[in-house]
Amino acid sequence: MIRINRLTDYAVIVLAEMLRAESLRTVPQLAADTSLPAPTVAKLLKVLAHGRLVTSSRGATGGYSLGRPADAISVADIIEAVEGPIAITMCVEDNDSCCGIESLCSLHGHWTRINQAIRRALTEISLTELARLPAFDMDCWPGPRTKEKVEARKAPCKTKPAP
Amino acid sequence: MIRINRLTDYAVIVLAEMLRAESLRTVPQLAADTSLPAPTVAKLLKVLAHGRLVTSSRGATGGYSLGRPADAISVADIIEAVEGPIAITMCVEDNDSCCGIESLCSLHGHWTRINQAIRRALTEISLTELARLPAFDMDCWPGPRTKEKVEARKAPCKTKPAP
DNA sequence: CTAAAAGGGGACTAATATGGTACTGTTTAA
DNA sequence: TTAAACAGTACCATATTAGTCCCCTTTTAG
Repeated sequence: MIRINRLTDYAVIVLAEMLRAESLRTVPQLAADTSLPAPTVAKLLKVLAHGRLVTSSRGATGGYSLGRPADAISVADIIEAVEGPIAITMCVEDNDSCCGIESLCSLHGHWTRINQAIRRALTEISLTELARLPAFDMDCWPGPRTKEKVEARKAPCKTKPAP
Repeated sequence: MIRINRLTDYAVIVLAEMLRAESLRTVPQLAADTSLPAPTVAKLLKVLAHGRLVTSSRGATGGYSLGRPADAISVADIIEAVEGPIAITMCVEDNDSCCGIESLCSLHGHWTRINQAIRRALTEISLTELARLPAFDMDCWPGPRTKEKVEARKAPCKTKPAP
């Protein structure tokens, strides 16, 4: 599967929550409203602030708010902020230090076309559209993956016979 | 980044090679012609055969050949054969055993739209188009990642100061 | 009929990447 | 000046990946 990081998903959740009540929100607030662990939300917002998707106010009454109108935030923006440039990186990954000549590597050429197609698709979907969907169903959303939960879930569900 | 498995990239390489000289090819042949490790090529072809992208002939004069015209093989087909269904799996991953009710989970809803957009983009690119590009530049292509190579590459390139 | 060549199908293991956490500043309002 | 909130970095456990190896079945050549 093509997979997007869990963190990127979290980013969408947090941003959607920020859109729902547009005001200055603190990390503890957002963590509570999204049921995500506060440290993770904090880490995420730092990255999003770097990418200018949210703006931060420091100090005792500080917090975060959306950096621009939700219409101007695309899924591509979110993904790029959290995970870096959208690319199905293959041999390219090692090249930044070694061979680095992208234009010569036809292998890379294969995928740039595909990348462009994907990127276009992602650019056309805005945060507004995502947030338009109903609120998360917390009964379904399993929440963050912590040690205890993973352990707890192993027993009742996965009925693998022990080898 | 959105990332595709390295194996999927290998699959494209192998399939392109098979297209270039359409005939019955053995695993050792293909491995040699693509500079990929033979066990990996073998593993890959088994999976591709499962997905009906290649057909296999057994026995002493056996080998593999393309299962259908290259025009009828899309990037989406290749990815699905190697990595399973195209999906940006999020909370859904755990659900097959536990909560499993996709239609209720709006989180899932967020991404199905995106999945569809990506899938469409991938379906429109065929193996023929990929293979039309020039042959791989072997000087650039770093080859498979083996212990020795990884070790060897550490020294001259990454100039991290040892901590 | 036998042996060798080739695919089929797992299982195992090392390396990597990810996600989660903690700790230590720095800024700013009360 | 103190507390609350963001900033930055570094760390560890775990999950996933890719690569390899093993034994089995099928099929053809001799």
